[in-house]
Amino acid sequence: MEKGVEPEEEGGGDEGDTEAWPMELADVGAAASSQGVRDQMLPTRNSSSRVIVHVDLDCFYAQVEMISNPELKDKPLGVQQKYLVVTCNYEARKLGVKKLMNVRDAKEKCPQLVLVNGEDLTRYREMSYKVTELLEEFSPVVERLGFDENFVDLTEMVEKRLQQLQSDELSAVTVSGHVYNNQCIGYKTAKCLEALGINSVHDLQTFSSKILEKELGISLAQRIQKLSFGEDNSPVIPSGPPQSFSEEDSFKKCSSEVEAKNKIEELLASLLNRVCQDGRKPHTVRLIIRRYTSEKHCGRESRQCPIPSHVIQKLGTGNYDVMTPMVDILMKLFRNMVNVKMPFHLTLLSVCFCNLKAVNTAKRGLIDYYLTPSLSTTSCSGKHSFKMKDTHMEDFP
DNA sequence: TGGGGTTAT
DNA sequence: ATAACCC
Repeated sequence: MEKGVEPEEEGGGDEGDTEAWPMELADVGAAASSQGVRDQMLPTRNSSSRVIVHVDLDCFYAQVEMISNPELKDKPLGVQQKYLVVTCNYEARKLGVKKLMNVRDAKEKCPQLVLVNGEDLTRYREMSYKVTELLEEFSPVVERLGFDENFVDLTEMVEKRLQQLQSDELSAVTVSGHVYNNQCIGYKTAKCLEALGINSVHDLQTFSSKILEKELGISLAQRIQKLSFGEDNSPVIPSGPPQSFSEEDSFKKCSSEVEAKNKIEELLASLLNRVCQDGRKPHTVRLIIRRYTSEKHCGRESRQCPIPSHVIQKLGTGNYDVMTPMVDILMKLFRNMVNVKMPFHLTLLSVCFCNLKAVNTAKRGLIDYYLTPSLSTTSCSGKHSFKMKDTHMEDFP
């Protein structure tokens, strides 16, 4: 721990991830938000030196699959979502398979490729939080980025260790830092900078701050310009529990209300189980759609509304009573967005629970507790959990 | 291009 | 509610 700044978690040797300087312009955009570049990359003047570990798991989904089925370990393995290979193991990479490759192309490159379906993220999500929890044992200050990256602020821990060392041992300690080779697609920002004639990190370093602030807004401008000098003082913000839960499904075509309702019920059933296990209660629901269009970059639309309090009460009790009112709410949101009297063509549906609030047990007295039947009689685990087709209201007390 | 997430406006 | 960003 005294030396390296970037331990690989699990996953074996990676491609050299530490290409230092100069950064490509596109990387700056990514870094601006990802905070992939921290203050360790260059000797900076103003940053108190911190020790921040970036744990970036490679081909995470593939590794989860190999753990749950060791027979896959020595085979080229891809994780498939719809017709995409979203990630793959090293065996597959050796044979030419890339992330986000078409299943067709991947099979063509590598006919022996074994594919597992990774559309259900449940196990990946669970493993992801196990990793975060493990890191939180070192320091509670862990920031998640996606399912497979974590930033850990170890400054305090390191300072404590250093204090314990004798002075002769201390002189032997060296600390070195890295720059991360971030992927491209801070897409919009990069396009903006390009339009301003900024094509390299040096261009960005020397560009007028005032003009940049006018073009990009003061916040983004100052951030990326600092980044261009290798300064990133942004704190590691502990992520804590998630702010939202969502489930989505994409498809070629959904063009009837009944179809949509069925999909929504499916998404909802999974979500209710997740909410149940979390323990907190969402106070807002959102429905998101994507309409078929020849090509519009990121055309999603959404409608949201507060969840009525009587529905919130029943949430998380493993009780089917919530299914019907929630579907009703979601279908109202649906009809608010989609004129069902006209032909329509959707390619994605997503349901999101957000505005999560802790259930305040202190505020809720014992009497209240016992007067809410669902609270003391049912739970979300085991046989009461949601199944779609074959359970009816009568099954529950 | 999937199936998620976050923050800012 | 949307848009941008991240993986």
